[in-house]
Amino acid sequence: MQDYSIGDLAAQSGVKVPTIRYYEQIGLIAAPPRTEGNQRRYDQPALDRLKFIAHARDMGFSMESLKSMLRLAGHREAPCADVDALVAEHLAEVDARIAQLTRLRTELSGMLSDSHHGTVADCRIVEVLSDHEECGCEH
Amino acid sequence: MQDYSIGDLAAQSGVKVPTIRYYEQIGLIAAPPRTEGNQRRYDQPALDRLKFIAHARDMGFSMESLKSMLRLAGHREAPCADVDALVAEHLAEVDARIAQLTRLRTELSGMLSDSHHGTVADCRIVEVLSDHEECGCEH
DNA sequence: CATAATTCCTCTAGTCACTAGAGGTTCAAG
DNA sequence: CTTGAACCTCTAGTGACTAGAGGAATTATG
Repeated sequence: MQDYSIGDLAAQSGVKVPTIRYYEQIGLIAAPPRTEGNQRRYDQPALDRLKFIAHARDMGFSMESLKSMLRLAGHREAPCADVDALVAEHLAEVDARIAQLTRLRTELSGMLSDSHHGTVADCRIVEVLSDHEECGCEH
Repeated sequence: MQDYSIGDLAAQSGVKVPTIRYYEQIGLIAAPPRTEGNQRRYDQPALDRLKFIAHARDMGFSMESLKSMLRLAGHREAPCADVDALVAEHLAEVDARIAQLTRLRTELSGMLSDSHHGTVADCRIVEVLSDHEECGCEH
């Protein structure tokens, strides 16, 4: 059961050193034991927990959700439905965002195919962006 | 050509009053004319511009991209190729975002379908998120 | 027209999730 | 045992807002 310095932990988890200290400060991870010289020493579970955090963060979970999940993960007898709910909630968010972006994609690619005629003044995107704005800048 | 107070603008655009002032401060929107009593009065193009900003922000565009698009919209005689390039760039961004979210969606829905209605202890979601972590905490 | 309610003004400071830097201490390689 | 990398705490800065104080202007009502 070797232990890790904060730098080792950062290297293993992909979470930067100051961010690890920040997570400790806000109570997302526990304060680890220190050496005689006051340096942090982490064990394997601490690393796993940090990896969990990093992964969930990458997946776009909010800090709020993260905290909920960590709290739940710490209570092995808690009903799985609670975690399900969190994931389902996030899934719904993701679905909504995908739908939104797909609509935008259609709009953008339509603009691209329409905009091959001369200057910006003729482009549909400019119409969309500035509508009937009479350009105030001089050129 | 009626004009709007900042409150009207907020109501019409869905962007909050302090946020509008903030946008002006960082140069995202132009400082509008003022009344005798120093209150901002906006016109229709200003409202359109703000609506666009709100829309693009909702779509997840960065402020950077927003600024590019708005800058472009102000140069009506710029060659259309510039528009193409910018729109294509944003299209690529959108595509990447959709791809990323789709991968995430797969992962999330996989978690949901795999998890059974037991307790957190045997919930696959927690396993997936903690990357095969064997929970080391005590309870 | 007067007054009251509402909206507006500027300014400072707070939020979140970090990131950067100063100034100093400890650890590990040679 | 020395040196240099990594560590420590602390403060302050970032982006994109949001909240509040204290006061002036505008609008609605009597």
